Amino acid sequence: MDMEKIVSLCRRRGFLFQSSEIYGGLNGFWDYGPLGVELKRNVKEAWWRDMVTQHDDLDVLPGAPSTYEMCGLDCTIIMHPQVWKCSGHFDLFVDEMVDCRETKKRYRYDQVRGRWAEAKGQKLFVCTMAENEEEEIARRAQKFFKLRAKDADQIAWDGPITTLDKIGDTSQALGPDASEPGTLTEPRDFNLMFPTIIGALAGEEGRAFLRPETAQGIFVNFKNVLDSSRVRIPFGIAQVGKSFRNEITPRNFTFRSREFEQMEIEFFCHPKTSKEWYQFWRDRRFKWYIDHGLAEGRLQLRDHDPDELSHYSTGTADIEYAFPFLAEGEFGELEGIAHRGDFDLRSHMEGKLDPKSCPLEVELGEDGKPKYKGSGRDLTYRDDLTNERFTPHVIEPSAGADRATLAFICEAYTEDEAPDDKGKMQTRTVMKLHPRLAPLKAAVLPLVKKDGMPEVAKDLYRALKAKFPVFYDEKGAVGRRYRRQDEAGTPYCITIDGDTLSDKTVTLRDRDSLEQIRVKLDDVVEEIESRVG
RNA sequence: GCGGGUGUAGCUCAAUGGUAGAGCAAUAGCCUUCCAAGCUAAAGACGAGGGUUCGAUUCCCUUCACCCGCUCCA
Repeated sequence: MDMEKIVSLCRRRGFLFQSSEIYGGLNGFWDYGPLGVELKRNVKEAWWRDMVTQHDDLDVLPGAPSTYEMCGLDCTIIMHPQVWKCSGHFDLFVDEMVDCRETKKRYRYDQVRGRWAEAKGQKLFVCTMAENEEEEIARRAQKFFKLRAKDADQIAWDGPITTLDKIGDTSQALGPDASEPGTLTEPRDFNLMFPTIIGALAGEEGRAFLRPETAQGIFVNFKNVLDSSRVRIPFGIAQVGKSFRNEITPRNFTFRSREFEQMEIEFFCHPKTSKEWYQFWRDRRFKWYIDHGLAEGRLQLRDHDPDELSHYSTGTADIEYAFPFLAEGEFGELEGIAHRGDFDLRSHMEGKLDPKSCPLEVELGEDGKPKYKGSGRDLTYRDDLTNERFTPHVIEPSAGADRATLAFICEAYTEDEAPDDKGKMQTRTVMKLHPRLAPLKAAVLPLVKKDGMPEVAKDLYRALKAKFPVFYDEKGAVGRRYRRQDEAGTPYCITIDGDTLSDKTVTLRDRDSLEQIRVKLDDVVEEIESRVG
């Protein structure tokens, strides 16, 4: 399917606009129009109802190890800066990068390693990114100085192998893939987190960040929820909200936006059962997308390879969708389900843990003290039946609301053939959205604007409108009105015709099959209600 | 961030160094009795900034956005 057509329809029908469009737009930011906002609200609402408000605390769900409880949370976008230091985002998101002018490659400034080498009257810092750095640096230096292997000892090495950021000058560096020195740019900050300032006076002490994920707000409120809500482990805390990431290359419509909305759950359980809960969430979340209309053939549940995983995690799986803007066989992430062990709660308790340590230990700074101090609060859990105290393990199903919405849009976009008024087949563009997600549930259309039809139609419109979003349209040919609703994804059209006035029935037209059935006027509300769930 | 391409009305396209034209859509009205193209009317655009010029949508520079490829993707 052609992505341009989908983008064009989104714009034309008011699903999605570029942010600040009249000023030329802003890269990586998108606005939802009148139809888009309803669609996205429905996506979030469906998620919230299915995961939180309609969750049955008393019943064991299929595949679940036991019953569990669910509750919600809505925390601030700006949090204490220490949150991001202990979560690891600060170190990971605030990087200095250097670009190579020659090869157009980009490197983390602190990850490029090299060593000073001097030969034939020239001195330079030979860099590499390779694992076997010592021989690679020697090989590259030898090649650069055009020395034979037997003359390799003409190279005078100065100092140990170190990282590029320690030498502070990129102009004498031979980039890891470059053929001559001086092609690396000066290091530049890549603030993947959006910095902001708290308070009217600018200064380092007021520096804060817009959250890059909603999850940390759940961890830092873990104890509050426990103390205020009588929930017992296992339980989950859900949150929907905006997050911000300064993506290097926003691309592919709303897929990689800098401001986006997440639907996240942190599910807290006993370490002994965490593996089973991980399986449960992974399968349940995959099914959710299928239940809402994504084709199984375009959806995949990809388990991360064991060597991709942190040692404290027993699994991470991505739910991925074959977006039309991706190459054949490629998938884009909709949701990640991660087994995070006790990493997050312990980091906020003890201080940022070193994810590479095993068993996990607090990461220390150069002074031997914790690099980032934790809150010092006790975030362990005491089971008051067994009296056991432990730090819960966490399963994190983290979904992108905008990505899910985009996937539903892409999946729904369909071109098929429908006859025009002369019986000739015409291309029809239709958004086959799941009725639960469709922005409008029905349209009420008087066949013609006379003979009392609009009056009957308006009464029906009002009766339906009390229950859900409905559109009334009496203008122009009815076929044209049908097609308009098809592009909006409205699953049902109800047409009031001459017969309605005598026998009190209307036609109910199905968006996807184009079938029409007669329904009693008095039954329409109930009929639509049952069909849209 | 790099390279290539694109930018005229809501959409598709046209013309021009001298006040930008059409089709479709949308709007108002008429006509219509179930799947977009019946009639009438009015409305609507040169992405932004700067330069050259008497005059720039057109030529030049810069910038912004989108598309493709690379890079990045915690």
